Amino acid sequence: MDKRREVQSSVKDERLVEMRRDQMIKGAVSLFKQKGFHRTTTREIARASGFSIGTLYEYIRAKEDVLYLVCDRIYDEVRAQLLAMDLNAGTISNLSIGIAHYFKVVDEMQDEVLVMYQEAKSLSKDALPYVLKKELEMVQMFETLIQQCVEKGELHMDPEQVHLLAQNIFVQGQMWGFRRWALHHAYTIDEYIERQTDLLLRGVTGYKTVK
Amino acid sequence: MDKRREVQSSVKDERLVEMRRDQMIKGAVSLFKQKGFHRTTTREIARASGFSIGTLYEYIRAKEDVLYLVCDRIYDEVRAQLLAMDLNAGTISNLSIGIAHYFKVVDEMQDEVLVMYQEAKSLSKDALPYVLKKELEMVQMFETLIQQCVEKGELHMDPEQVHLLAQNIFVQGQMWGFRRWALHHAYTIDEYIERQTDLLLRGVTGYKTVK
Amino acid sequence: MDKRREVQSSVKDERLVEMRRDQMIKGAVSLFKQKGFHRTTTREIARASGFSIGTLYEYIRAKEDVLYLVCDRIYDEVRAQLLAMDLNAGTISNLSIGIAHYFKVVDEMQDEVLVMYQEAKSLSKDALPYVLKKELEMVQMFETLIQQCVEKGELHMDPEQVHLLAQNIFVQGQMWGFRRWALHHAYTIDEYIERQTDLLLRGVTGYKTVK
Amino acid sequence: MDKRREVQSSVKDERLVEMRRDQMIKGAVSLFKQKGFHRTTTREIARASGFSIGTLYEYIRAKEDVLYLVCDRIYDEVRAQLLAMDLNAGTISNLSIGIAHYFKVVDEMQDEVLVMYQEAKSLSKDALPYVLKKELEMVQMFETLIQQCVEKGELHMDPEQVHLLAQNIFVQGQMWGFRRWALHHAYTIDEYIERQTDLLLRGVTGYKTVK
DNA sequence: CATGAATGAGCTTTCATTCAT
DNA sequence: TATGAATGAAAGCTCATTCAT
Repeated sequence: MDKRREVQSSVKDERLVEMRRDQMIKGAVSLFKQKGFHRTTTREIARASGFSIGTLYEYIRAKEDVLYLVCDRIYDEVRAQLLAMDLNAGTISNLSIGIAHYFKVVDEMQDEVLVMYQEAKSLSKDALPYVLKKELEMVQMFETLIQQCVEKGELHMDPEQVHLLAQNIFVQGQMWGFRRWALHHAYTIDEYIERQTDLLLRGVTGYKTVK
Repeated sequence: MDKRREVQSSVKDERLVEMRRDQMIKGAVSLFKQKGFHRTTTREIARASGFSIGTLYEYIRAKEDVLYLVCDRIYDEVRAQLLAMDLNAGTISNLSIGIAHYFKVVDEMQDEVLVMYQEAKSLSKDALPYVLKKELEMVQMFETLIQQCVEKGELHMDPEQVHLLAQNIFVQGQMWGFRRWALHHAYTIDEYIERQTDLLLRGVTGYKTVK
Repeated sequence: MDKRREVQSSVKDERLVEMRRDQMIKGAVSLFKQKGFHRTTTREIARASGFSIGTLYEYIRAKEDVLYLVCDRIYDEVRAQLLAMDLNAGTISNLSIGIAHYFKVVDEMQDEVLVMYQEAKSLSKDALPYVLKKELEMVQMFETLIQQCVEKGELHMDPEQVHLLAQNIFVQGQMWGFRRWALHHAYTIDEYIERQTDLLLRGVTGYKTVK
Repeated sequence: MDKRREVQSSVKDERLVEMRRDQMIKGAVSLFKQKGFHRTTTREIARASGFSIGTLYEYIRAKEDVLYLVCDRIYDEVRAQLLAMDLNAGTISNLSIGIAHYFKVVDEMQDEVLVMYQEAKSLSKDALPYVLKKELEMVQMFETLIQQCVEKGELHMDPEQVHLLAQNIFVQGQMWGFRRWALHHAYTIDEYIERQTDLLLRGVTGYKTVK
């Protein structure tokens, strides 16, 4: 189920590996955010992680592994936050709570989401599918949420529209991160949530545009 | 109006500069598409452009200039295509024609749009604003289109929603390029246009969901 | 007599040192055979020896010590095998038995001989003489064997020729190892022995060319 | 016929390539002689060649190419010197002149021969055959020389012995290089030639051991 | 004694950029 | 204007060696 691409480490102690990778991901995110993956050197990653270049390479095999670990971790965290919602009622109200929650998560993890969003494409053909699979899972959460509304008769949509709507929601969340320059000066995150929900659910019976 | 960041060239003959840069952009786009900006070398760009590395540097000052020229050009082309629409009527019908047209353009220039979309962030702090400004102009075209519908009473939205809707349309167009892996196997471009327009204009009086 | 260059070890228990070094030499020979001294890492040597890198360094001071131990050991083994012959009669027949025996030994220890032959030059200026001294001793065995034939009147040679002949025999033994690619497809070891003995002893009174 | 493994160069000018490679080979030989291939760095090779590390890599693709070029060149030079002899008469006298000539060549190119002899094994599986093929050609020159004596009735040997004798001669030439430590203090090159020829041709009718 | 995580000097290689021709 | 040989800073990565546990 949780088929994860293993990143080889020559260190045996699992706890240590976990700890070092935490440091590494933390350091790397802050660097990738500033200068992108390609302009960040392995030495910088090592320094930002608090250990030497030699030690860095005890925990990864190649620079790209850092990127994979970063992307993998970010998805896991975002997903964990979403799963914590546990919304099943299948009401419009629950759907909009779900959207709001997701947008909040994206807002809180802005840097991470931005990094992942912009750098994931630099992953090798080998690692990319693992990350895309996780993304798909998240989109599917929204799909389920919407589908339940359809089943309860609160929304009228065919499956294709449900699928596309889920993707739109997902992308609009990321958008808050990758189009900061165009959005953040115009809206607070709460305003953004309100407006987008408004546009997404316009014309839905029983949904009231917030005045 | 057309405040363009000049890329310095040591060659004086304007015609020649134009011609060489055309070659350069053409070559670079196809390379960036394959391997991204950072993994493409200046030698490769020169070769793909049909001249030597020395000549390449007669027309640019640094590698980044190529990226800027590429982004700049792509925006210009997309914008030119949009301007060619010349829609002013301010009806819902015209708006959806505008959206369809933009999506078609994005579909036709998929590679270019993807390149620009993914690599623009590698532009220096210096060049980025010029590109973002062009993007803004394009968003504003949609804003105008929507605003006209509002003014004619065909749509009911406050200015903030208009602004956001315009951005959503713009991003959904790019989405067709940057989420190919998730969209192209599910929809043709025409289906995508139909579905997205559907979702964007749901609940708009007088708009009929396509059966 | 057996002036051996001591390789420092921080472990005091002599038995243990002996045992560990046996493991180490065995592991190292098989690695050096495959990839040569320089391309073999200390970690690989440790792993092939059945202990950790830390432990390896309890029994040596530097990587080069491993090479020295390997070379030293191989010479000792070859020499032990030669000494086991115990030929003193001073007849041509005995000489050719000696040659045949040496060639057989070289054949059986092909890998080891090849390793030592190819890698000994990587020994430091410090260690080399000890290995060369052992080599000299082996050459001298042949010298003695030949000299005895001369003394018994079975061979007519001046001392210089005796010395050179001994070296030729020695090198022709190694040749079976280091020129496998040119020899092994043309001769079996027995044929090689026969032919070489033939060439070495041509024209010696009382020596009959086989066949 | 002269199937040579091409070493890729990004420099087009053939004359320049030739010249730079001459410098490179010269510099590399002197370094390899002192410290061996593995202990010599590419920067050292560049410096010894009189150009920068960047320039070095304009003329090779990888460090190993330098080794290949060195080996290839040395064989070519030795072979050229041997071919210059042009001995066809098929007399014992000519054979021994040939041997003497070869030994002299080896003596003059001692460093080069030693380098090639000790480092050739570090060539990749890819390049090795090309070098071995050249070696084989040189052995065959001696084979031909001997064979002609056999055909003229000056020597009595079967083909297998001819083949082996040729190899022995070849190896004994190299031996003068790789066993300096054991030979040079005992003989001058002329003495070495005399003694070895003596041993090689003992018992050959009409051949007089030099007193 | 044994372990293996940590270190960092140093390696090979790349590539944007320059400049003499 | 056009060329491409030359440059060297800087990158990713390795590995012999140490030392706290």
